[in-house]
Amino acid sequence: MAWRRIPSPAVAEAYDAQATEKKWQQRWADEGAYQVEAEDLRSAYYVLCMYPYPSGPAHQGHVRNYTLGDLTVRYRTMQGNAVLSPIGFDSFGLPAENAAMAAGAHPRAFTEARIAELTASLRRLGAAYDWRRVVRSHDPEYVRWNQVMFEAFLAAGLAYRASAPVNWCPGCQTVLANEQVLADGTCERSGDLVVKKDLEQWFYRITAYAEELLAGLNDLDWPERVKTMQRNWIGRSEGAEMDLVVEGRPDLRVPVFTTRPDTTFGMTYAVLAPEHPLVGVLTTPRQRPAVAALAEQTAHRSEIERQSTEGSLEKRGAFTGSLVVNPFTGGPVPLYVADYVLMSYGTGAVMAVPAEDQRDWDFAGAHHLPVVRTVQPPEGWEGEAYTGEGRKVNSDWLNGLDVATAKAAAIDWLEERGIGRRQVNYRLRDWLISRQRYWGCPIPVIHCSGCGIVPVPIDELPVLAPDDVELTARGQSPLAVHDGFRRVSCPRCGSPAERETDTMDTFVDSSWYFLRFCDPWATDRPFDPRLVEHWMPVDQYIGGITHAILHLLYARFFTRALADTGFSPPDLREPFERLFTQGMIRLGGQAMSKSRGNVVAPSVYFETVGADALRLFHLAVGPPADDVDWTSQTDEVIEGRARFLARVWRLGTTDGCPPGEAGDPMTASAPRDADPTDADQAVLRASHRLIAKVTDSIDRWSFNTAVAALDEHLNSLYRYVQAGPHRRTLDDAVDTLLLLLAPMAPHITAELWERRRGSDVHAQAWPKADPDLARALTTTLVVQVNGKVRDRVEVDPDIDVAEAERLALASAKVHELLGDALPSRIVARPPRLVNLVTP
RNA sequence: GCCCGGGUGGUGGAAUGGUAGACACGGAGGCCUCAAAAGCCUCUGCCCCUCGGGGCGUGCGGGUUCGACUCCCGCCCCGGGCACCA
Repeated sequence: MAWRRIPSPAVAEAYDAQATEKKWQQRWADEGAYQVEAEDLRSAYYVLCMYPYPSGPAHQGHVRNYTLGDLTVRYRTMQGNAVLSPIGFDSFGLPAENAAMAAGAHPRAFTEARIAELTASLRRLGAAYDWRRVVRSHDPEYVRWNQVMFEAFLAAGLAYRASAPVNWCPGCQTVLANEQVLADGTCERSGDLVVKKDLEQWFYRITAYAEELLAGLNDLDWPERVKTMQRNWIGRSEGAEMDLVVEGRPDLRVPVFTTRPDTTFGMTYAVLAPEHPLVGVLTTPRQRPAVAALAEQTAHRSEIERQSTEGSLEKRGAFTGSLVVNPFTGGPVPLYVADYVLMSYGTGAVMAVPAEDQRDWDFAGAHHLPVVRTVQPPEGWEGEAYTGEGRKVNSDWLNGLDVATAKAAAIDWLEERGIGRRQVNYRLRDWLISRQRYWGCPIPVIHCSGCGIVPVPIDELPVLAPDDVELTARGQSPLAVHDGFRRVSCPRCGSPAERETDTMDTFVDSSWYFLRFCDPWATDRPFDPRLVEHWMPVDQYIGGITHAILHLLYARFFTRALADTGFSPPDLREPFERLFTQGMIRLGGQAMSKSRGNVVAPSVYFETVGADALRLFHLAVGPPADDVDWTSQTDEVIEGRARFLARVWRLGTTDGCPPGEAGDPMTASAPRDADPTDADQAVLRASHRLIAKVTDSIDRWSFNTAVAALDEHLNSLYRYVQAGPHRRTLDDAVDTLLLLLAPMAPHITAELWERRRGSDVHAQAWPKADPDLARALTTTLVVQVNGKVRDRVEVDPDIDVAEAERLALASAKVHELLGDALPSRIVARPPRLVNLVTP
């Protein structure tokens, strides 16, 4: 084949990613692309990426997240949906407060500058959003609706104030988040030993929805591991609660919770949490020093220390001097105090059955307490506590039963006598939302000595934190020492009162932003329930696995609470229909993060290869759920994506001629207009197979294989171009390639489509594969002998079993191997394989 | 300790019980060029070979199957989550 020179003006110009991307980003901004209304007649589809915390320009994790989201938005739009694609900023939070302190700026100014940076990066990535809908959690309107919801929850009993143990740093005179307490139990800032202290705090009653939050998981199209994490977090356990009578004090009862009421005959002692209210009453004078020492030691221990299994159990428990009665045997058993029993779970007291609980076994050993087995361990059992199945023994009227039957019988027995009842317990605790911080949404209540807790009247909302505060590293929240903010008169009685100075956990802000996106313009309520009804639930939610528990659980709770308080439609229970959790970007074995300082900024690539190439890299590098290691090879891989785009550009502008001056040697043959040949028909068929493959890959979130299919197709089109292509066939094939590539590389495809067709590629319908054309003309029949591949034959894809067998037996290779012997069995799976089995 | 993931060439990965290694990066050779860059073409799992081909090969050991990266059982290693929850 002789290369032909293609005359000017087909001389190629090199692809200019900078200019092209800038042009289209400007146009999308000017046109308000991807703005959508509820009135849109197309079917509604809601795509949402977890709104970012604005910490500065986008990092690679953002790029990955928003590339996945943008692909979904553009793909769904081409599929014919009216796609809601909003963006916002999780703009309250401690990091801004700390950074503002260090920089001497106000958190608002600091945060808004970071939002501007992040916004610029998102636009530079070419991500499509309805920018009119931007929500920022520090906006006064957002604060206002947060506070309105708080008051509604308060009225509905879903918000309450209670005393709760918190991490208190005596040096800083403030409450610390768990994350701020170091592993050795000291404050990360002052180095002082952090203590547990009871303080009045605000809670949201998430436990009211424990059962529904658990049951609702079953119907969600979420990653199984995320659902498992939520199930474990909710931690439902079924069992019984029963009252233990104190020996010699028939007026006192110690309620205990157990998941194994069947083992009660084996209860040889009982244990109270050191904070248990009955400890004082039940400790005898002689035992008081030991019990007091234990309580003191527990209070000063960090959570981590206390939960460690290190350290001798003798020193972690003490006898109270009192005895309680085992209700099943009627016999007295000693009552202990131990730090491994937590006041916050169950009743803060347990019955101990060392034979069927390893922790009780260990404690019993350390304190020389008896062990009575109530389940017969299997033959040859050499372990200690036995928690498995078996027949009941040493259990009087339960003897011989299996564990499940005995459980039910034991509970019935307790209920008949009125000393116990069936009980379900949850590990889930109510959500402590109070933060002694400045940069957050103020909790809108006033404390009046006469009236108690009085909500700020709705028409006075929002309560906004004053700007004239001094943010210092030490001491209380600046709000608590700001008299202008704190001192108010009671809205009810008018007497001097104090304003609440705690702010809300920022997870409150992120628990309903997706609802506000449906109607960000509402001024008389947080959102119009009809608009929420139209768009919700989110059809596809995309974000990091780091939010698998807290954010997703809180948002699920909030959605239900808002439905039940009349803000949103009553049947809207689940906010996120489908969830995708993307993998992390790692550098040097660690998650890339600004705080660690191991980031490779996207801006470098925006300025060189462009956003399309970087987006393609993130899609092609591997399954989107997997982590990505950023290595010394990564830049070369990204350049490979830019090379791919340059080839697309050349194919789309000059039928594949290389860039350069007129007169350069061409590698392509000039297209023909004559009737299509078989080779042309093959290209048409390949295009339809490509459509089917890419569509299927995208639907399965297998973007890396979708990109691979496009690579493969482009390579084959280059071979086709050199062999002398057919004008119309080539143009159609290139158009198909551009359509399929458009959601992944939106700029270059928009530019090429405009030049070739004069219209907007993103407004085109997603191509459909013609099943007849997508079917291959021939397929490779593999001939195996005893499972080993010995020959390959090109066959019609529709051949039957008999024909497949005939072709296999006709193979010269098979004759060579088998000689005259006949196979004892032939397994034919036309058109893919025939396996000849010899004895 | 418990619960999830995962282990495939030099590298990232592909293969929904049916040709293991698609595609890409890297590497080798060639074309073009005064030269280079760019571009284009060919090869690239390991071992053996008479260059026809043959053997081995998806962490390890078993099993099911005509056939296993894929399913089952038991281990090893790596990553993550939870961790005294009664």
